[in-house]
Amino acid sequence: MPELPEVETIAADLRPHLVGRTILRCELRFPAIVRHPEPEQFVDLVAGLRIESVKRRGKYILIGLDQDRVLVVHLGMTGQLRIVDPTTPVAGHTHAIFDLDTSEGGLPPQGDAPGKAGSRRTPLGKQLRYRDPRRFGRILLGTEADLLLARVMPHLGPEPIDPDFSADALYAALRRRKAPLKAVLLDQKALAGVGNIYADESLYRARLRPDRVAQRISRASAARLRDALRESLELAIRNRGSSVDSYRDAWGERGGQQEVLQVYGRAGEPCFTCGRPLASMRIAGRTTVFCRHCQR
DNA sequence: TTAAATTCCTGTAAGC
DNA sequence: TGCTTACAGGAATTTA
Repeated sequence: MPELPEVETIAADLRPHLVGRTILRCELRFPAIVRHPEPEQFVDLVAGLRIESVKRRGKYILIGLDQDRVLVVHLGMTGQLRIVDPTTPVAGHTHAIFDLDTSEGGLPPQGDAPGKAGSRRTPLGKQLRYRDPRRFGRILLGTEADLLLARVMPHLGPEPIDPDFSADALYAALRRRKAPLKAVLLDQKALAGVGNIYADESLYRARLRPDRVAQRISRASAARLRDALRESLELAIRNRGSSVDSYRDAWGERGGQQEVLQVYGRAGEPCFTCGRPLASMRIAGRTTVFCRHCQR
């Protein structure tokens, strides 16, 4: 499932192939995947806009367009964004297809001139396709302010890999909450980008029990957790993310981080530190794996 | 106000 | 072998 490292990988892969191109048209095969504005309006508005940037914020991919608009994509559980040749057969569960102009060509592959129906110029540009079997993902379009105002995008917390994200900031965030430590890590308004995999991995690395009440964490523990979050996430980015489920990068390739995960998905298997079997419990509705001996 | 439970959705795997 | 059932979970929404 795409979390911060997976989304970062996809955004970095897409960036050089999207920036400078213009979205010629959009086909929605499953219109409900667009949550803002109405799907009909969405396809009208997005056509003709030029891509100026590709960024990540939390688990969101922000595709900056001209006229201050942002095309926002959240991959949910099983969302995939890929750049493909238009002749590639459309995979099942493909919900949106964006036709992009070819940056070399000059002339767009499909003109607006009437009376020229069916005349497809070559070379064709590429297509950006959104596929999402479980349909937990979403696509939005608007200015950032509009999207926050419309409450289709939350006010996200700080980025855990931001150099300015301090131990004190994390400590202050934890002090405000009586929920279990892990529940706070998963809360995107407290901290942006952490999901089930990296919450478990970071807590293991920081040697902290996931069910500890966040409020009762010491400043020293918070500092350890801040470092653990940063290390877990940056290692995963270097490994191009975890393909534990259906995650694939912009080229359809698997990441490598699943090979080195310490606890996620390893309930009952031996702890790499002490050798005792890893425990499992449910916190905030999520399966949580940890070591009773190494995490206190 | 905060926290927990519920809901959405389908592919996968376990169980009979 | 083939069917049914449970499970996976991000985040909006609802309930407590």
